[in-house]
Amino acid sequence: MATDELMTRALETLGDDGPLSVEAIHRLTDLADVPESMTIAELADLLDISPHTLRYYERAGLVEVARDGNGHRVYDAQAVRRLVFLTRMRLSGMPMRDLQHYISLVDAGQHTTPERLDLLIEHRDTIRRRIRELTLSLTAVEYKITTYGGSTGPDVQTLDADRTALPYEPPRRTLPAD
Amino acid sequence: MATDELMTRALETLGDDGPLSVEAIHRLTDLADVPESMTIAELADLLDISPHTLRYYERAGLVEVARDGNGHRVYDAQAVRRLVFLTRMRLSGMPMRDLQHYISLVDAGQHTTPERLDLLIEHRDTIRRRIRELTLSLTAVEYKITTYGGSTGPDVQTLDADRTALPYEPPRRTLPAD
DNA sequence: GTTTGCGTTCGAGCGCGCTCAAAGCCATAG
DNA sequence: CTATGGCTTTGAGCGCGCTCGAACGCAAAC
Repeated sequence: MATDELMTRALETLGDDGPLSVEAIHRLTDLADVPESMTIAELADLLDISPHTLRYYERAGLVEVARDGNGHRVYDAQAVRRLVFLTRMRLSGMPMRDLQHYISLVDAGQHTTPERLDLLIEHRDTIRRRIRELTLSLTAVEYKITTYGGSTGPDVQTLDADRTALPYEPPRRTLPAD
Repeated sequence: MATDELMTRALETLGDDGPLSVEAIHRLTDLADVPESMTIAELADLLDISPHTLRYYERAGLVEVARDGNGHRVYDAQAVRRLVFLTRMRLSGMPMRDLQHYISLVDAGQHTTPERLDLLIEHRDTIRRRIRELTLSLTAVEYKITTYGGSTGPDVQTLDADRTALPYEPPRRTLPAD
């Protein structure tokens, strides 16, 4: 049931741009049907990052990757799952050093789970803050876009009333020539 | 009426952390009661950035600032308003070069407003995309946090049902040791 | 009259996260 | 047989957005 809620929320959030959202939800939930092993190119493709970046992550100590007979990287399912997680976290803005810290905890063993949880919670809060910031910025930009129409065209009538709702505002100087 | 809606949305979004949101809404709307002129320290304080950064923006051509008898910067109301706008855009992730482009349009005169509008709309869409991304990441992190409780303590019972909802998942390998 | 503090300019430096160049190995295709 | 393509390693380079250091100017405080 909670998974349905999860899906519902994700779907609600995405709304528009159909195909991309489907793929995103897949990535969100399909930790299960990960291939046995992958080449660097395949994984880079899956994660939508460059092979360069994958090697960089490995150098940074975020994951250990085995080699085949030719010295080529072979990403097993566990490595893939970890990298899915890592890229997801990167995408949400977690800095490299935090990921390094987190991974060091993972590698330190089961007893570090409380601390890992703390890190996740902290990051969750960071994401929430960022979303709030962005939502506020979005509102500001949308407002600006709306009022901008007034200076270029005649397609503003609902907003004249609004402007009077702002304190001390002379009609057209609210958003000056910028 | 639309302004009320604006406010409502902003307030809804913020919800928690009271004082910060109040200040934020102020910044969102209080373009009006900007001081006649400000020193660099005052403005830095207002914008919550460093004087260094203000000088940097000036060097980057984003704003021209007059000097007083001592060669000290004097930010007039227009400069302040522009910098409020600029920092807001920076905060929402608009890159410097886009701002430089935008400002160049502003300085080019009234006839560039359509193009400016395009930039704003593009940026609005970027913000929306980013919010969607972050919301998705947030969902993933929240999900992970919830399931994590299961591996450290006994406080997971609602989620066992969920796990079966994921395809092919052996009970505890959904989110392996990370 | 010197010290303190805030400002100035110019150029360099930095932290982050990649991104790439060079030189080389191996396998398959033509 | 050689050419092409994909991988390897190492170390360097880069784009971004600041951030800082150095050397100096001016003004009010002690």
